[in-house]
Parts: sequence; structure tokens; C-alpha cells
Amino acid sequence: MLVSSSTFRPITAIMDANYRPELIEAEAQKQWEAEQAFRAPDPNGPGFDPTRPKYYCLSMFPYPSGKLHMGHVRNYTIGDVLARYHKMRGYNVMQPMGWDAFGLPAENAAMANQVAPAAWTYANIDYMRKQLKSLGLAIDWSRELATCKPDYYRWEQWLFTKLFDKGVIYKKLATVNWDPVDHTVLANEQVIDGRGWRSGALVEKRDIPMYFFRITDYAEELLSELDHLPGWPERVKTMQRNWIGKSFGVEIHFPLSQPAGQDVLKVFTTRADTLFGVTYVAVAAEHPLAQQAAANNPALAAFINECKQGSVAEADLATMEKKGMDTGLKAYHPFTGEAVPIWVANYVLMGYGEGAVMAVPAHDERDFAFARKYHLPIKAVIKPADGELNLPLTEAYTENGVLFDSSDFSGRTSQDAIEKIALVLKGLGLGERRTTFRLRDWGISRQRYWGCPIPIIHCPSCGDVPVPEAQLPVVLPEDVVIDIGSPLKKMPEWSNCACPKCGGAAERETDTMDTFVESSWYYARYACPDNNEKMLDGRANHWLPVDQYIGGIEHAILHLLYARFFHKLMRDVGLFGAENVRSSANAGSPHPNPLMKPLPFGIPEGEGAIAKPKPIDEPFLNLLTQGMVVAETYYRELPDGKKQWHNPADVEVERNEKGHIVAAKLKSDGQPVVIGGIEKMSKSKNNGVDPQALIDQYGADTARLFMMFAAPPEQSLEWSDAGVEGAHRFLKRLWKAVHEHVAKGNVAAYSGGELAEAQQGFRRQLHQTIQKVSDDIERRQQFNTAIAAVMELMNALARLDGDDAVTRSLRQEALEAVALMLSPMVPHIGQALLVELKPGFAFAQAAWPTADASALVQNEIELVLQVNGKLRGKLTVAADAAKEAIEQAALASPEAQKHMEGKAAKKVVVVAGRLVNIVV
RNA sequence: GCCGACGUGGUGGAAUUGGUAGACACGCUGUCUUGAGGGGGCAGUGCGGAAACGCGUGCGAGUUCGAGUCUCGCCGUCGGCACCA
Repeated sequence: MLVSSSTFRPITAIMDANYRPELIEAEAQKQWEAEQAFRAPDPNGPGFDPTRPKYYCLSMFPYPSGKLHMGHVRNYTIGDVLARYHKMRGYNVMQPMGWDAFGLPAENAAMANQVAPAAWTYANIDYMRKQLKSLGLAIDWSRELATCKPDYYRWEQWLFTKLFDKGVIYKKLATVNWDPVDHTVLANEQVIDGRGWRSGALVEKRDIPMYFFRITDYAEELLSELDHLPGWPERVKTMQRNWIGKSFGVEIHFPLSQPAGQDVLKVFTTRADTLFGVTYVAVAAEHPLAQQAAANNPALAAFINECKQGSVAEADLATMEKKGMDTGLKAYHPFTGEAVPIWVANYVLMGYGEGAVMAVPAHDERDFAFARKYHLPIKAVIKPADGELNLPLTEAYTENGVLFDSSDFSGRTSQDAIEKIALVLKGLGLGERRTTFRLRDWGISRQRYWGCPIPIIHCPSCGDVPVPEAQLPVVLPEDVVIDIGSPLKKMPEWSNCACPKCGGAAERETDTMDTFVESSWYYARYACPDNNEKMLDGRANHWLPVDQYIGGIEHAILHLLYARFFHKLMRDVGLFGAENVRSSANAGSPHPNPLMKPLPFGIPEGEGAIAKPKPIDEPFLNLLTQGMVVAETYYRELPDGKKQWHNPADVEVERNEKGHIVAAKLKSDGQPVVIGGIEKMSKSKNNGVDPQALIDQYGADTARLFMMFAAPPEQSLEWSDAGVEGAHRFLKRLWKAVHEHVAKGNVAAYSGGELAEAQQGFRRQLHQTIQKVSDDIERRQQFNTAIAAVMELMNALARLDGDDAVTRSLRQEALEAVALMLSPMVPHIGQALLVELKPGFAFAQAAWPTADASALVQNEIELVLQVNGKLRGKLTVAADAAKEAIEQAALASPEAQKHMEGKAAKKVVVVAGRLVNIVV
């Protein structure tokens, strides 16, 4: 059975005077499942209609943490509203769902509860799938995938081996957080105040070999393609641009002996104009020069050792106290030959550039603070173009300006000087212009168990050998016992193997991949999750790119950048085939299908419409970044210094007259708890609110409606269930309105004929509402105002009196439109009401209503009358009144006369359709 | 520390392109209905004022006939910072 006409159960069984969500929702969900109502037909497959353009609507898949939280409800309801709306607009919609199933929490749960990570994960998936289904989402469950299953990750391993052969993946040393007591690598999240979360030991930095993806090879494309993504929020593109961090600067070589010998210290700077202000150079603790100087300097060796403590997280490095020590070594200024001291500084990172910086205290804040602290000289060489510096400096002057005390370069502007200095340096062989990126290559090795095994075999004679395709997948054993560290490293029966090249004894790599790898390509696999022969087939060409991607703003950089990168990797491996074009159904106009109704409002023209992205180069055409659902956190400090987090549901709060929480105590013992601030709902802070209680009490439709009504999608939302009742009441009122209308007998919707003034006004509001709701959902993606507009319409309908045939036909027209417009948000009640209003109605084929232009015509409009910008009255004029006539009417009005106080009008501003402002 | 965003009644929020601040809800107050509870209906609800009117969008300045919206500075909150996902 494909798309059968929906015949809802005889309504009398469900449609009593009271709204019964538990009955309606169970019935609707059962019917949708039986009909496979949300199966997305593949090209040339059963049920495929080539005249319908495709719409791939994807919400970020969840980590199966145990149960749904409010953020999930928000995310998936937003996606569902867009998917259902587009289905009603005639698109072939695909909305899939799956599980981001590898990750650290499964190992933590395994240690805490003595269950295997796999068993824990699968149980969570089963429970959460049930929860998602109870929300009534229009998901094609036949495409479900879980990243921890070999039939998924085998293709990740397959791609890894291809990329390894291509040289896109390489191995190098990288620094990790090392817990010296537990002998294990810690995630940044597991380092709290510089100590391991379980052992409490001071964390050390340690270098270990890891595999890296050469994402920096794609930095230029990842940056420039952002300009071809008009459907992405500007803030996300800005964050990605800054993260990639392309900068133009100069590499400068400081000779290490005088006269200039072969050894030089290389630094990179974007401010080569400040070169004459250099008073020292600073190197990272791991820099070879630092190591060399420490060999016979115990104090320096001790300092370098101290630098090795602490986490590797950049936020920690950037906020820690800046410390340094003189190495006693000198470098020589490339122009003046002057000797400058070489310092070791903890704020210089070995992984960045050359692991060394030139320090100009006068013109860099960090260098200024450092020079102050260690009494290093501060030498100013840049002054403002139109003034002088106040010397001695009290803070760094970091603006561009004009050079002084800079030999032949004095008097030049910063920009000009950078060019010239780079040229002269090049002539001397002591540097040149360089473009650098802040973006670093992506290290994907994880010393953990619950992840995708890296398909490499280490052979003593052949080196690192990728696992041959025929031997894939390298299956992760699921029946294991977890304690500290990865069990793979203690399973020789798993890791011992034969070298694929020479056949000799070899060992498997026991590291697994970063879980960001799985989430970087799942969107493509949804097109063909059942293909056991290939990673992607022709269906990916049809469905990609994703037309609408929806997910939390917290993924603005890492996940979205990695997925964009992977898309390009898959393209370059040839996975999208030779015919890299989107299916013709979607080419050109957004609505090319003649069978489809036009939008009830104009399509915006301009930049966005013209700058069409090149589809196959980018995975996500349009991006909606949902704001976080946040909640207050509460904790108590335990005797061992650790924090015990309490759920807001277990805490009673006291508020001041401003509504701010001033005190809180635990309900169970009445004793105070510490207020920890508002943060995104998470397991680790125990501030998640379980949506299940909400669904159980009010039904999925109320939960969905309230979520969409509470705030616009992009905004962060502090959770409060005040207002849920209001959403529920609205649905009850709607139910009652339809019930009372239908109880008087079925009528056809209004289709023409004379209307009284009040009826005409109501019908205009109805069609204005259709226009607004369409625009709110499709263009603005702001559902709270769409719902508010429907509520206003319902309030107006309640005021529409009379049971004559015309009024009843208007009421029918309005209720049909309301049920249709609300269906994307509250599909269960939407279907039930439509079947009630139009017996035999086929919900699966429900079409979005269109505004009747003739209903929108207005003869008179009301303008706002201002005097000196202050509201003084209203002015009713003919809709087509000329500007002069409006001015005359405004000046003649008693309100204007009164507030002009006899003065003459200096100016009259008329804004068409809005206001008149008289300036005196 | 760096990057990005946000800040509007008692509360969630609206104001779409610089043009009526507070739509729509929650809560509260009054009132009607009900044996009570619950539910529902009606009216009111930014602050001050009897009113006229004045004030009002985190704070301070600026641009404009007109600023919640634009510019600059400050304060506060949230997200990210490469091994949480």
C-alpha cells in the first residue's frame, strides 16, 4: 500500500465534545504507520512522482543518551513542521532519523553500571525511538541507521583506506591530556581545574602518534564556498570564517648567530610593520631551542616541565597566567643586527605556525603585559596617522598607523611598510610574504573503545598498511567488560593479525576514530542506507544536497565544518558519480512544477535568489540553527570537592520581586543548594527536563504546539512549563469550535456571493492570516507568530455571530483553513478536525491553503498621525489617496491643529500606508 | 583570553525594510456560571497621573522628522574554543 486515501475512523468514536488527545494521537499514528505515510519514494522506485521536486529535510541526529530532552523535542518539531509544510506544498519530502551512537557517555555508563556500551546504547535507542514515534513525526523510519553498526561504519573505514592511499590522511605526534594515575588519555571535558575527573591527579601534556585528516588542504575552498551559501545564517558563516582564520602576513627569520649564519629562528607575524619594535622573541616550551637551552640550565628545565602541566584545551591556555623565562640565548634582528633575548613563554603554542613569535610590547597587548611583568624593554615604533603617542605607553597601541624610529621605513603607513619590509626581507633571504590559516589539521585518533576502529594494520616490515576492502569491516567486539582504558588494547586475539602485504605477523591499530567522523557523512548515507555494495549510490545524487538542515547553534563550527569537509572528500573520491547534477525537478525556479500552487506571496528577488550555490560542493543548502533549551543548575559541593548536581524538578526556589532566583533548597531535605547559573540542558549538569511527563499529561500535539509557540527557533529558550496549559486550552477551544459547528450539519466552504461588512472584514482577516502563516513558516521560519496569527483568527471567529447559510459557510472556510494551517505543528488534531469538517478527507494529500486575492482588497486604510514624532491621532484615508491629499487631511485634522499650537509645519513626512509626521 | 550572539511589562515573547512599543499567550485582579473543586464566559492589566498628558525596550552618548531596530563605548547573560556531542 502506497499513498492510500486516508479514511479516518468513524469520528463519533473519537469526536465527542471533549478533546481526547490520547485517543486521537494513538489512532492517527497507527494509521500513518499502516499507510507508510512518510516513506520517501526514491527515483524510479514505487510511488515516485518525477513532477514533484524533492525536499530533503534533516534534523541533526541524536546521541542516544537515554531519553529525549527538551532540546530534541524542539529540534525535531521544527524539522517536522517544515517537512509537513513542504509535503502539503507538493514536494517529495524525505525526513530520515538515525543515531549518533558512538561516544564517551556509553563508556562512562558502562563503568558506572557494569553494562557493555553496546547493550546500553541499543537499549537507549529502543526507548528513544519509541519516544520519537509518540511525538508523531513524519519520519521515514525505513531509512533509520545507527553509526555503531558495522553496516554503517564499514563505509567509513572503506573511505578511510581510500583517503589514506590518496595521502589525505597522515600520522604525526599530537599533544593530549594524560592522567598519570589512571594511565589514560582524558577528554578536555574530563579535565576539571587541571585535574583528572576520576583520579583528581594533576593532568600532564603528552605527545602520542595520531592520524590526521588534511583539512587544511581544503581551507581555501571551505572559506570561499561560504559565499555561496545564502541559506546559512550570517553568524554561522562569520564564526566559520574566523575559525578558518585566513591571514596575510610575513614569515621573518631571526638569525641565531652574528654575522647571519645558516641557523635562523622563524616567526610568523601579521604586523611586520612593527618589526623595529621587537624587544624579545618567545618560543614554545617544546621548541628545539628551548630544549637545547635547558640542557645545562636546571631552572629552565624545571620551568619547561611546569609548562607541561595542565590541559591542552585552548580556553585553558588562553586564560592561564602568562609566564616565561629567559633562555640566555640571543637572536639577531634581521635588519639592525641587534641582539634580542629568546624567552620561553607558556602562551606560545608549538602547534601554531613555527612555535615562535616576535614580541612587540608597544603594539601587542599580550606582549605588553608580559614585558611589564618581566621588565623587558618597550619600544614604540607606530603612531596614529593624525597625532602623537603619549610616551611612555600605559597600554599597547595596537592600531595601524605611521612608522617612526624604523630606519628607512619611518614615515610609511602600516600597510605600505608591511609590503616594503616583506620585499626587503626577501631580498636578504630572511623572510617572505605568507598566507596562513588558523585552521589546524583534524586529528581523529582516540584512545577509546566505543568508536569506529581505525582500519590500519601495523607491520614490522611494511609499516602502516590499510585493511584491504575485502577484509572490511574491522568489527568492534561488542561483548566486553569496561574499566579504565580501552579493552581493545588488552585483546591480543582481536589485535593480532597477518599483514595484508607480506603475510607476516602484524597488529591492528587499537585506536578508534573521533565520533565527529560518523556525523560528517550520515546525511548522505540516508539516501541509500540499505546498499551493501557501495557507500553511496545514485540515490545520493537525487536527494543531495540537504534542502533544510536543522540543529543546535552549538554545532556552528566543528560539526558543520567537518561535514562540509567530508562532502568535498567524498566528491573528490568520486562518490557522487560523473553526472554531478541535481535532479532536474529542482533546477531553476524554486517552484517549477506547474501542478503546484504558487506561493501566496511574492518570491523575494535579489542577492540570495541569484547567488545559487553549486549544489554538489556543499552538503547543506539551508541551515536553521536552533537556540539551546537552557535551564537553571543547582549543586552541592561534596566533601571531596566534587559537585553533586540536582535536577531543577527536585529544587524549590525563592524569587525576588524582579523574578530572579535568590535562594534554592532541595525539596527532599529542605536544605539549601548552590545556584549554578543557567546552562544548556545536559546530563552532566543534571538540569534536563524530561518531556515525557508533558506528553503523557497533555499529548504530543500540546507539547509540540507549546514548544513552537514559546519562542522563535533561533532564540535560546529558558525552560519553563508555565504556558503549557495555555497551549492545551487553545487546542480544547479549537476542538469545541469545530464540534459545535459540525453538530449543526455539514456545509460547503464559502465560494462566492454577497457579504455583509463584518463578514467581509472577517474573510479579509482569514486570507491575511493564510498569507502571514505561509510567510512565517516558509520564509521567516518563525512559528510562534504563525501560531499567534491563527489564535487571533480564532478569537475573531468566536465573535462572528449568526447561523445563516453564508455565515456558516464562512465558518466552514475558516475552520478548514485553520486545521490545515495548524497541521504541520499539531498533525494529529489537524487530521481529526479535517476529517470531521470534510467527511472522507484524505489527509495524506492535504494541500496548503492559498490566499484569495479578492478577499484582501481594502478601500480605506488607517494612518498614524504624528506631530514631531509623537503619536497624536489616527487618520482614515482612501487606500489610493495621493500624498498631497493625505498631507492636507493631516494638517486639517483637529489633533494636528491642537498639537501644532498655531505654528507652521516645517515639513510633512508621509510614509505610504503607514503614517504622517508633521514637523513644526 | 579569543570568536559569535543576545538583553523589551510580573513571565514567555511581538514589532518582518528606521515608522502606532508591548500582538499572541501565561500570570494576576474583578465579575458571572457551578453544591464545592475543577473547568468555562466577560472585563481589566507597562509605569506615574483624577485627567490632559508625561515617562518607558540593560546603561551612557550619537545619527535621524522619527531609533527596540543604525553607529560608538560600557555592563550583564548565553554558545563555541579543535578529545562532550
